[in-house]
Amino acid sequence: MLDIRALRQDGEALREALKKKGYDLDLPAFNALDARRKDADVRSQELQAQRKKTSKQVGELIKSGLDVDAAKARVAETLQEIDAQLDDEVNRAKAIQDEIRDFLMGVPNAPASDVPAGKDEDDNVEVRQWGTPRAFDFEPRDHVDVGEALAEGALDFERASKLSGARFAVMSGQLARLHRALIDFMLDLHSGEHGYQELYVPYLVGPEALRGTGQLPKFEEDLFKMQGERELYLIPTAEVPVTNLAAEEILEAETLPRRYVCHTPCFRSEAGSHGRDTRGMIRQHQFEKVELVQLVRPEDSEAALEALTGHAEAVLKALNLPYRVVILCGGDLGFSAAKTYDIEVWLPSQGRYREISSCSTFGAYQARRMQARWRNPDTGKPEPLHTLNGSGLAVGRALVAILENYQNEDGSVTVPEALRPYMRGRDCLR
RNA sequence: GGAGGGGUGGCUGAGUGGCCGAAAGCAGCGGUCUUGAAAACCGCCGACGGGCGACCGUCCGUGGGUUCGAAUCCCACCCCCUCCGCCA
Repeated sequence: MLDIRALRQDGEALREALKKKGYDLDLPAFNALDARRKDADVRSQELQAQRKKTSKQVGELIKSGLDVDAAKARVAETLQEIDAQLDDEVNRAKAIQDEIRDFLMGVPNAPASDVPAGKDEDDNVEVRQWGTPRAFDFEPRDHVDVGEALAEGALDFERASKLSGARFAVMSGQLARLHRALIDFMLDLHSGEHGYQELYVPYLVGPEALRGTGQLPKFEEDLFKMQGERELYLIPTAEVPVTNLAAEEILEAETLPRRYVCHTPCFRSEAGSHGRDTRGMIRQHQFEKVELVQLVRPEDSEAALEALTGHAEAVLKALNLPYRVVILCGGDLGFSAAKTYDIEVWLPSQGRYREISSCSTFGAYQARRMQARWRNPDTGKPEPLHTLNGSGLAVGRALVAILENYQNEDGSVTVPEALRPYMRGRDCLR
């Protein structure tokens, strides 16, 4: 949620900033709404104050010796006059406040000033590259061919679709093991080397949490919703439960920054991406991800984004997978994000880099939505903190990258050295 | 699923109809003392919204109700805890 005060004082600047995101902020509508709210607030508050004062008089009259009925009679007329308007005014004020809240919840975060202009992913700007794509002396196969050719039918989409339809995978044997090794390796790296605390969290969350991080109310169609009396959704990312840990809390300054690492499955309906990446496990309804989340003081969030992105990159470096980092242009930025770096890993079968991590700062936007605050020692007041997160990394796509980049001409796949301790020393899948 | 107990400020916890936005303690902030710190003592200290301000309003799990007046009484719902049953 944008800061309503900023919207009042400098709405034009925010409108300008949001243009970069391709969003047209209806400032006149907001201003009109806000003016109506102020009017309704003032009226209802006056009436409430009057009523309160009048009620108090009854108690005082009784105390001064009047009997109860006489005291009540004394104020009855005044109360009637007030009551004639009070309910209507209060309800009107509430309704307008709800309207403002709904309006604000639908407005995306403003991009940071250094976000490049642009319409879609073609306008993203490369920041750096790491590693050199391997030169193959044979024609590299894609991960589906590599995986399916391994012993034990290690990668199996057909039987997955028998169970659950398209966009699911079954893995078995050493490939399932490698998949799990990746998770363990990433968790160990971030908790051991980068100062993140490991978390285990629910995979089902209520709508409040999803509103907090920004998936709701606008993107319900991207989510899987449970059937049943309780309103629960499968999480699309660990960002949702982990960031919302701070919801409605006031954190003491010395407990910041908080760095959390959390492995969860992620569930996405992929509504609207029919036909995209239909082959293989690039785009699945269910995938594992190791997520990094940081809660920081506002003045630290810029540096934290650079650090967090570096932590995600460290995984690829350790696995010796070539990648590049791009900064998303305004048009490609997510709803809640102020600034995002995507990390893209090299996929030989596609001859290009594909997203494997997305590292974002949300500024105070999510914190305001979920009322996650910290106590600023300078002011003594609770203020919204800043939230960040990034994949470190998407496990399924990391597995894809390994299968493709580490494949050998004979169909085997070399196990990256960093993962061998997690594979009981095994150095090759066949 | 059955029985019982409970949700109050950053935290702990008192409060069963007006004097309660709410005791007390902890934490925090300011001060005295001290070379400095600790301890001790004194003072301040809930959140949110509105107003330049004096102030005003809302908030005691949520939503209704009773009442001139509700943290306090009634109803429904949500959540937590204990015991029993069932179960991974």
